[in-house]
Order: sequence, then C-alpha cells, then structure tokens
Amino acid sequence: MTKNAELILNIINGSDEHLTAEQIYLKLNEQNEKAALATVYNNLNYLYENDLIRKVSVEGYPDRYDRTIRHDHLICKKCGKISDIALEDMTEKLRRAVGEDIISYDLKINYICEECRSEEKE
Amino acid sequence: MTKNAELILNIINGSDEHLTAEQIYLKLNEQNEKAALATVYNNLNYLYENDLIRKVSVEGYPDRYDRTIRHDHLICKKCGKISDIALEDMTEKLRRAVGEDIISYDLKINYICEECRSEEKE
DNA sequence: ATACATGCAAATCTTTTGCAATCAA
DNA sequence: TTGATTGCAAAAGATTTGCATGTAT
Repeated sequence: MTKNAELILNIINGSDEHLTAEQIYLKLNEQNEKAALATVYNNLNYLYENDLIRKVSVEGYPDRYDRTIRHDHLICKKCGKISDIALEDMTEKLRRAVGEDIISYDLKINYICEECRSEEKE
Repeated sequence: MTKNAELILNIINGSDEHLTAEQIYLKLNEQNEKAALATVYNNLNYLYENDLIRKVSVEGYPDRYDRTIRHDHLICKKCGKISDIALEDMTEKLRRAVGEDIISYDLKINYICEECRSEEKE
C-alpha cells in the first residue's frame, strides 16, 4: 500500500459523503498532497480491487467511492443525493434464496429526498 | 410514443439479456430498421424517464436496459454477466424500515458465475 | 538494479448536444 | 404549418493508457 493509496483510503473512510474521484483529488490538493487525477483513479482501482472501498454508481453521475462497512443506500431520484441507511444484513438470507455462494450485495432504495419534495410543492 | 421508441421497447421486452444501447442499435439494424445510435439513446432516455424500462449499471460496462417487471439481479464480479432472479418483493418491508415513501429499489447480488468459477480452477 | 508508482497528456469509451433535414398531425 | 423526431457529426464527461521520470527496496 503506497502513501497515496493510504491517503485516499483515509479520505474515504473519514468522510460520510460519497465522493467522486475528482472530489477526492481536490481534497488531496487541499491537504497539500499533490497527486494527478490519473493517479487518484489508479489508486481507487487498486483499493476497489482489494475490497478496501466500495463503488456506488448512480445514473447520470460519476462513480462515487464509499467505505466498505456494511450498509445500504437511499438514492434521491431527483437530485442524485446518496444517503446511508443501515438495514438488516441480508447476506445469509440471500445466500439461501439464491442457492449460490454470494460475495456481497448492493441495495439501492430510490426515493425523493425531503429537499426535492418541498421544492416540488412550490 | 414514436415508432422507434416502440421498436426499442419491444426489443427490450422481448429479450432476456441485458442489452446495451449499442446492442439495441445493432438489433435494430438486423431488423432493417435504421436508427442512429444517438436516436437509440434518445429513445432509451424517453422510455426510462417514463418508467417503461429499467437501467442497470455494472461498473466497467456501459449501461444496460431491462424490462420493468419486478426482479433482482445476480452480477458476476468476474465477467460482468447479469442474470435475473426473482426474490420476494421487499418494497413494503423497506418502506416500513426506511420510514419514507420509496419509489422502488434495486438489489444487485454479487457472485462468481459458474463459468468463471470453473475457469478459476484450471 | 529492479520493479513499481507517478505525472502528464493523449486516447478511449459512453453518452449527450446542436443543428439542419425530415416526418407526422 | 408547426412541432417533434431523426441523423450526423461534434462535443462533453469520465476513466484509462502510454511513456518517460522518479522513488523505494
């Protein structure tokens, strides 16, 4: 694990947002830790392939990177905002239902967030 | 609903694969129904916005389009293959757990498909 | 010395857009 | 005739790649 990989992992683990590669790149610069955007991508891929981070894709937005700790996502269909929500772990249940050895699962729940709902009323 | 939108909807509803925009474009050409790739995208967006089709994103692959009938997805982490699986509908359960009015949910189950598993053994 | 990590720019891939031409009501 | 739909090419945005350079062991 290189220094950059570690810095990036710390940024992701220390944030409860769902950062894009570019946002991570900008955060690195704020910390005066220079790294090219391509390097950020390279490191994100390394972290992802080694299951140290998760990737969350929402249509219309660039991929976002997230902690691996088990949780699910609420996705606002209007503004694309992602919120974490920890529902019961269904891994075992799914394993039985699927009858296959599963690695993990991703549950995205689509809704309209409060801000977007109140905007709609106007 | 234009003719092209209908042709595209029929291709999606008549396929149990999970086609990309380009594959749909090629299928149209096979049927001697010419439509530019951009037109395919335009129509896919129209269908998607009107909830006539679903979009499935798997990292590393272009978006795929799918029927709306409720079902979940098994995703092979090795080759990206998507298979359908119909698990119990959790909408009501999630609505209660989340305490929000939810629109829908997407459940993707990650595993290694049989072909990839037997390749690994070699 | 060797292998890996980086920066940068260019390339790639997917998707969207602008605009002129065409089609349909 | 008016507005929506199309085709095409160009643009845009996200991500990857190639290569020369730098770094660590």
